[in-house]
Amino acid sequence: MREKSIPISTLRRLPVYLHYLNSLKDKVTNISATAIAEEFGLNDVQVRKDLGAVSGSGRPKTGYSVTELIAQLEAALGYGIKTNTILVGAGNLGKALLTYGGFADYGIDIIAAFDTNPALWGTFVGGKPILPDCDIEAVCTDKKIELGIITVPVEVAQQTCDRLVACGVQAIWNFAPTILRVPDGVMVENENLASSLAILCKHLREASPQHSSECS
Amino acid sequence: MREKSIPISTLRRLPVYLHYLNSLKDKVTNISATAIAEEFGLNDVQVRKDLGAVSGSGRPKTGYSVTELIAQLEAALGYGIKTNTILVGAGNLGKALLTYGGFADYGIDIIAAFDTNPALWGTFVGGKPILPDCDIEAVCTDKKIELGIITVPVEVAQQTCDRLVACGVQAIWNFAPTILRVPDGVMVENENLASSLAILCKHLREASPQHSSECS
DNA sequence: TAGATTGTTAATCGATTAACAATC
DNA sequence: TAGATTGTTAATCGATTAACAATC
Repeated sequence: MREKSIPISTLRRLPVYLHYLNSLKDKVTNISATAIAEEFGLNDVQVRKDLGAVSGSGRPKTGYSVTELIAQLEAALGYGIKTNTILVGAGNLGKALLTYGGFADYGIDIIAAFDTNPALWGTFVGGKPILPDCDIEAVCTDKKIELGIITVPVEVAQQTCDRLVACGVQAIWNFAPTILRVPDGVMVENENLASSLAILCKHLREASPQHSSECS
Repeated sequence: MREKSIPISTLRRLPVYLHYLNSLKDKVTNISATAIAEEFGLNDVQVRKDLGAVSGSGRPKTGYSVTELIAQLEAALGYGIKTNTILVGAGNLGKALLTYGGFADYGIDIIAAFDTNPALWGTFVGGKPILPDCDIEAVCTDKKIELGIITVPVEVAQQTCDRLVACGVQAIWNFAPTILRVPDGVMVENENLASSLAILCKHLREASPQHSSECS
């Protein structure tokens, strides 16, 4: 039996629901999809479909058990499963991600970071060692790295990606502002800050005529 | 006489094309949509439509003039127009963005950062002053801030957003892992790292080597 | 003319939303 | 029974892809 596969758009919302449910769990025992939709300004059918993809245990009139739903969301998202990870490119952004640390909550275990700058070799950022980039292959193979975080300059992003993929890395989190080519079976998630800014600035330029200044 | 509005999915790719064209401009004078598509592993019709949304000056057999296309992309993306910006929440991620600095290229001028922590008040990160968060309203109004970057903890993200919107901020770049409610006319771009990780980890768990037999 | 390339119109696909039936 | 809520089926919408005509 194949599991029903969860649409990507749904998957993006699940961590948001999960966080909200955790904040509720000491206060209420049940919650409706309608109430969750209200909280985030979403369509209620959308929330119901999202929850239906992981739960199926909602009950008419009462809604979902908060604790049960939390357990189901955590299972669906694979929380508690450790993912061996490396980061390549210890510039400002790379160092920030190493320092940030919030990823541990999601099972991300950053084994090491890599950089071409010898001045960084052997130093630690956020408790993670920075190693020479020529060691990437050895570490990936040895530690069975599954996820690679790319924070190198855009010019070398594709070749960095190729190296990781060649070592068996199946998922790439790309912060370089480019589109990476990868073989089938490898997933790339882009965090393209330039693209995000382009959209926001465009919005400001074209939708910006004066507005009603209503405040509460 | 409204300008043809550019689809968001297209807008996300334009900065990628622009960067590529800039890397080419000293080497070639013309380029085809097909060649760009090849470079990034995209469908050629998609690239042609994307370029058509900003250019319309492609010519059969020759393609597009690189310099002309660069100028048209920069105009469409509003490069060179300064966008007054503030950042709220000078934790690790906020500080990283302040230090990163790459945004200046896109016209983003971060006037100041804000935090609730008095120990940070009056300090500078990446050349930007960190001010008490109670000054947000004064600065937004005074400096006509258009874009707000939210890097506060998720628990206070919505109220931070509300404050910025109340001061006339029309575009929000949200790094908190939640969905923000905003009035019509305000755009939110989410950089939800938790969601990105969820997708990547899910891929690793279900696309693993052995595939179960298909269901009926 | 032949071939490469553009741009447009139509088909497909996935995500969102609306309508509605089922259930407690 | 009445009302709230679930879950499903159908309609809509936007983005991608395919087919094709136009052009240099």
